[in-house]
Amino acid sequence: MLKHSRQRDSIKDFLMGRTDHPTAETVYSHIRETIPNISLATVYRNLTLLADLGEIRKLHTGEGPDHFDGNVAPHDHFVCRSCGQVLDLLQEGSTPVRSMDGSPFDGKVESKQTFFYGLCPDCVEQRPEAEDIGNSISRR
Amino acid sequence: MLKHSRQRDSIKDFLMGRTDHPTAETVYSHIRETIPNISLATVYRNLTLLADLGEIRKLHTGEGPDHFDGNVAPHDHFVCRSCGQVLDLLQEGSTPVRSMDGSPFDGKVESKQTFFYGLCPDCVEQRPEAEDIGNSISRR
DNA sequence: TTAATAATAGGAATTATTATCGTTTTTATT
DNA sequence: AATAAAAACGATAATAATTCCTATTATTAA
Repeated sequence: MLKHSRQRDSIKDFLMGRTDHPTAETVYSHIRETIPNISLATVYRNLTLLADLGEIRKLHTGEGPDHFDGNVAPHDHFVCRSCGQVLDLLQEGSTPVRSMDGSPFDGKVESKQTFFYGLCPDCVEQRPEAEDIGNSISRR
Repeated sequence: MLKHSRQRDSIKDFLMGRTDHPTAETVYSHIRETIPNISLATVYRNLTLLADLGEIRKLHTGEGPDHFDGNVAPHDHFVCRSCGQVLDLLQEGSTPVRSMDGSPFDGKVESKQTFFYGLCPDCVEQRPEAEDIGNSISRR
């Protein structure tokens, strides 16, 4: 049985109030302003729980730590390899899922995530001829 | 300047010879049969290097460790939450990348990854009424 | 065939996240 | 309101995946 908690409410509210896509660490440092003794483990615990409940989305960007999104409506994301920011994109038109031979995929599809990678509009402007890969944010 | 190495060739050859999507650990244990004293760090180093060169693809599935794909032609992937296997899918029709307001996205898009999650055909057959989420493979 | 430098092996270190566990909160039940 | 059951918590240890470090070896250029 799910019980109420101030910490979880606070985390949920925080995420709903922004359009960027904070990491657990970012959520933690902000919530601490209101609940100074909250634990990082509690932040992770509740972010994962909220994601399992479908109230938020966990984004595995592959670039550093996971990010979290309070907007659960279907949309795609862009990850900037220079500044690391995660931007929302319109979801591209969804076609039926098909195996490599063209036949309909007959597993059970429960969710989908699409990430685009490159340079965000701000960073592309700052270095239009950028050729070098990965020099500002940690790659892994 | 890039120098030749037996280890890197062996890793590349291994990946090109299969259609599944091994993890670094899997690559490591197989290469060890030929080069017994190869280091896991060498495997990671070369997998990352080959991915940066565009010769292979690194897949951030978000479920456990990254996987690697010797097939660099555009296609999507399916990740089974029960058995963990990564399957190839036809890439869904690509439309121009657009921001949330519908305008063309004006960053520089360099790559894209789409993952579908759920139960693969084999696992869906074994438990057709599967309701429970994440009980066999480690979630993170 | 020697000098340079890239790449390696092996292990330590780091990063991100989850598990553990004793304590505190919340909620249902007297 | 008091009590009891069980969720949730905070603090920290543990784990998983990956990267870093350093002395040595292999490759290429001169």
